[in-house]
Parts: sequence; structure tokens; C-alpha cells
Amino acid sequence: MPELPEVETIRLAMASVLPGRQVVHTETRRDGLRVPFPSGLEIRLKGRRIVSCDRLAKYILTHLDDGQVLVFHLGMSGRILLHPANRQPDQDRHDHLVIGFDDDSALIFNDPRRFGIVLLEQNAGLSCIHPFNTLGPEPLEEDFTGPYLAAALKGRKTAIKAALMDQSIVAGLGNIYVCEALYVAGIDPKRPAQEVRDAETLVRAIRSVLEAAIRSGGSTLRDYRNADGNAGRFQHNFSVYGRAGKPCPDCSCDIGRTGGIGRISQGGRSTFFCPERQR
DNA sequence: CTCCTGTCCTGCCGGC
DNA sequence: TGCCGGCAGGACAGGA
Repeated sequence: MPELPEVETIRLAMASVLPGRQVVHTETRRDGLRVPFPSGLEIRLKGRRIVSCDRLAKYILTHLDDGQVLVFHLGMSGRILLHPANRQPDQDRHDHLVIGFDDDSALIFNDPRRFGIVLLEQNAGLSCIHPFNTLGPEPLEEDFTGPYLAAALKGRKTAIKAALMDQSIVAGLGNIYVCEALYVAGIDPKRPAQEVRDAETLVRAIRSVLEAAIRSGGSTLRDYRNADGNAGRFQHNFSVYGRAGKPCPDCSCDIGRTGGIGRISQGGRSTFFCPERQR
């Protein structure tokens, strides 16, 4: 799914057009996705205006003018599509939620695998309720520092790969960007978290990978699209993800000897890494 | 607590 | 061509 850079790309598109729009119509085409859609969703959204669109980890927070927040999580395959006014959107069998606005435009939540989540909460106290009360710091915010990460990893025997996937340690990373960040930092994904010596370098690697990905509009694998229907470009900049057997882009190791980028399975997910560069 | 595995669901790809 | 197993960007529950 969309990890932080993809979610941020979608949020930016939403924030550029949605504020000021008033909900006139909400249609749910099934009971829910991972969890049931909020009860009374249609009536609670009707007449509300969108104030702003924020992001928290991989969640999109759509603030409404009455203090409610419409929350989207895209799961593995979720998409948010923004349809301009006066254009009839093509129907798709995985369009599960459609929100129509006063200018005749629409927001469509499409999700083939239905791992996505839609919540409607009160903004006040949002950070005190699940799942927001379990999230660690945002990787691009100031409180995500070397000392913080070192403390968070202390005593953890689990592999650094798994630790960085843990949203309570740092919120927003997924399989792709963990692989890429560990490559940039030169850290073996199998290394026990407590044995990572230079957390500061890892923090900087995470930041630089995420920032570069956001600048590229995220990554497109298979069919991820941003809210305008466009593909991201960062997949062309992957150093290791999906590149098993290919040469490491930034080390002089002999591919004939090393076999190039390696692929292993950790916690049931593929990990890609350079066995020469990452120790 | 930490950690590890299984599970939710559909679609796509490669192999036979 | 068609069928089938394996795998996929996430996050949780439950048990050791």
C-alpha cells in the first residue's frame, strides 16, 4: 500500500481542491471495508464543509466545519480519486464510498482488497483514541531524532527491519521505504534493533528517502495512483526494493561474487538489501 | 512486555 | 488457453 510518501501525495491533492466544498451526498456501496463504515455516515456528513486535509502517519484526516474528522486509511490497495465537476466518473466495482460535493465534484474511495479503513471521529481528543494513541513520532517531524530512536530500539532483539515497520516506534514507514532507508544507512536488515549503533544516521536516511519520494509523487507499483489518477515516479529511484539479483547502485561489489541485491523473507514480507554495503 | 504467526481480501503473475 | 500457487504497499489479534 501506500506508505507515507504516497499518502502525503494524495493528501496534497486533496488539500488543494477540497477545502470549502460542501457535502451534499454520500453513498456507501457495501457495509464497510476492514471495519464497518461509521454508522450514520451519510447523515453526519450531509451539509458539512471541508476545512482542511491533514496527514497523520498513513492516515488522511479530513477536517469538517463542525469538529468532525473523516479519516481514511488506504490499507494495501486503497485509492482516493477526486473527480472534477461536470464529469461523470467511470464506475468501478471497487468504488466502495462516494462523497458528492456542492459543485458536483466527487471523492471516491476505491479499494480492491478492502483493507482500507474509513472512520468519522471528533477532532477533539483524536490523539487519545485508537489507533492514533499508539502511533510513534512522524519521521519528518522534529521529535524523531537519533536519541529518540536509539532509546526506542534499546533492548529490542527483533530485527531492525521489523522494528522500523512497527508504527509505534516510527509512524508511516512500510516495506518499501524501510528497505530503502536501511540501504541508505548501510544497515543489515537482519541486525537486531538493539545492536544498531548509529541511530542518527538511520534517522537521516529515513528522512532523506521519504523526502525524495514525496518530491517524486510517491512510488507506483502495479496500479497505485495519486488522487489525480497519475502514477508516482519514485519507483525508478529504488536502490534495492524489487531489484533482487541486480547490481547495487552505489557500491563497487562484484556482482559475480555477491549475486547483487539480495532478497530474504522477514515476518512473511520480502526484504531487499545489498549484502556488501549493509552490515 | 516482546515477539512471532496467522488472517483479513482480491488481483496479478509466472509456471505448468 | 486455462488453472493454480504464491505473492503483494498494512495492521491487528492471539498465543508463546
